[in-house]
Amino acid sequence: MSTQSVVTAIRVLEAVSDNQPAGLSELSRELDVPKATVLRMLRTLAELGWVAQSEAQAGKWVLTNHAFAVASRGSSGSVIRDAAMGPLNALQLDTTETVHLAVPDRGHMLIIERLDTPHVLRAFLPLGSRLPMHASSTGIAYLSAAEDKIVDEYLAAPLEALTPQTVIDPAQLRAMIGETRARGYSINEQGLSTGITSIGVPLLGPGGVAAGSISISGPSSRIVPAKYQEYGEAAAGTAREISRVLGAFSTKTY
Amino acid sequence: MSTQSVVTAIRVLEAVSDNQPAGLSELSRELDVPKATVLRMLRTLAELGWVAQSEAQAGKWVLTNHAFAVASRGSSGSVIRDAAMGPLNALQLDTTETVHLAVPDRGHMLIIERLDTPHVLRAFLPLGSRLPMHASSTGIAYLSAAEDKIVDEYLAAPLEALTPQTVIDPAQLRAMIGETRARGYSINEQGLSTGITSIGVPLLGPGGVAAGSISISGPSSRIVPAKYQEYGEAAAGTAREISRVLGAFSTKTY
DNA sequence: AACCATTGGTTCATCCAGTGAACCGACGAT
DNA sequence: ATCGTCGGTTCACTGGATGAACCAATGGTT
Repeated sequence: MSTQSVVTAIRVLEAVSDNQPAGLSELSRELDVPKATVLRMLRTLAELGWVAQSEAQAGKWVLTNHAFAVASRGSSGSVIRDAAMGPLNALQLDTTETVHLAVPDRGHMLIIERLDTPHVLRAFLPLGSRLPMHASSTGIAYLSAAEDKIVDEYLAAPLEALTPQTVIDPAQLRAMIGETRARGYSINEQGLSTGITSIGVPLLGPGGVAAGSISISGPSSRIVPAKYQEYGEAAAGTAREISRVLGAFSTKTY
Repeated sequence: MSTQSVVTAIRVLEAVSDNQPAGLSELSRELDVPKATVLRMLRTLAELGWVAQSEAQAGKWVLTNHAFAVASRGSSGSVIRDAAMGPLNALQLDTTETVHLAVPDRGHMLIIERLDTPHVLRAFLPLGSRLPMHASSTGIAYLSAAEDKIVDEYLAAPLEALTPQTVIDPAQLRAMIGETRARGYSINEQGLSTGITSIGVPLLGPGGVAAGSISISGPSSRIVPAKYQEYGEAAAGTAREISRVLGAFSTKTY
């Protein structure tokens, strides 16, 4: 609508992020924007310190960590994180397994924090990982608390399987979401990564709106069915605490 | 120089990031850009999903976590992280203290990864934290391996004290950097946060250029002087391993 | 209760910054 | 020797970006 050069610049930025190290022609083709324009954007973004020419491969462009630094202070990021870190820390100490804090972003769950297990056998996700909602316990947990519209839209899009165990059938996913709602926590057995099981619980923000989720993850050899209930309830208690701080149960409405 | 609307947009974005929830007039004043322009930028960025109106306070603008998602895939971020995680994991298990991975960003150290201690008494930094170089072991470690020009420039700017123990005297900091260079690791006793001591070691990238640093941190009650050498040498070994993977010692030059 | 200084947000004539087709030299594969 | 691709450059044209002046609304002072 307006400021189209800014739109182009951001599109270039996102394309670079997706194609890491990205070539000029490649970007031009993908975005359907003339090379000259793409290059101008890249140069401008480079001046600002958001992208740089790859040192390994000249002519290839990559994001800088300055981009990361600026964006780290994401709003819901820090608000939720501030509320979550204390309770999450306690949960990690209780369970001794890795716990994750995730927020939704365009059909994915974005991992914004992690507290890890002391066990030698560790399975964790890098900060900033984006997980498909249907393939993660955090995603199913989030969907279980989200508005129907969000669930419908998500399930309408084609779903990808990450492992042989990933559930991609919408009907089956709806059933899982229902179970999660009833039980209070979601269970993902190797749907994200083979050998990893995880338990998720949604977080609610002001007005009871789904704001994100937390999870307990570990090797399937350690997170066995006999522990599901214990971990699920522990996580649910932690989530309630965080949601309260976020104002989920506040009566004040303004 | 060119594409100034893009420059303005990014400046607006960074200003929002710094002022979290930021008002229109406030941004306009700070950036010295007319309100109309700032607003147009905000609207455009909002369309793209990078900023949004705060739900709590109408008219205030905040970053979304989409911004975070895009920027998380920072180049040096993942290259360094990939190289570092294995050795860092081993270091954490060896020492049982919290270890951090940090990269430089405009006078700060940016924490891009963390592995936690199993101890109940924990001291950790949120991922994405930005620490002043002079107040962190990672910062001093980085500076000890950086080019003189970088050190000179950093020390020329005014330095802020975060605790009563923070060293802000340039001469003293130079001495610390020298010691770090000689010894192989830096020590920060409560300069960042009261009660926290940490040991840092620089990481070298291709061509031996300082690329970041790692650190071991914990409560000053546990990280006592008697352990400095042990931890320092352990971290130095880990750093050497990571630097090798990054190509610091490669003879190939292209 | 009139006043003033803010706030977020809007309008629109002016003009310069952004656009993109066509171009270049370099490299690799055939 | 030829082709296709790469990253990068040029430049005339024009439509998108600019910013001073303008609202209406809020809240603190007197």
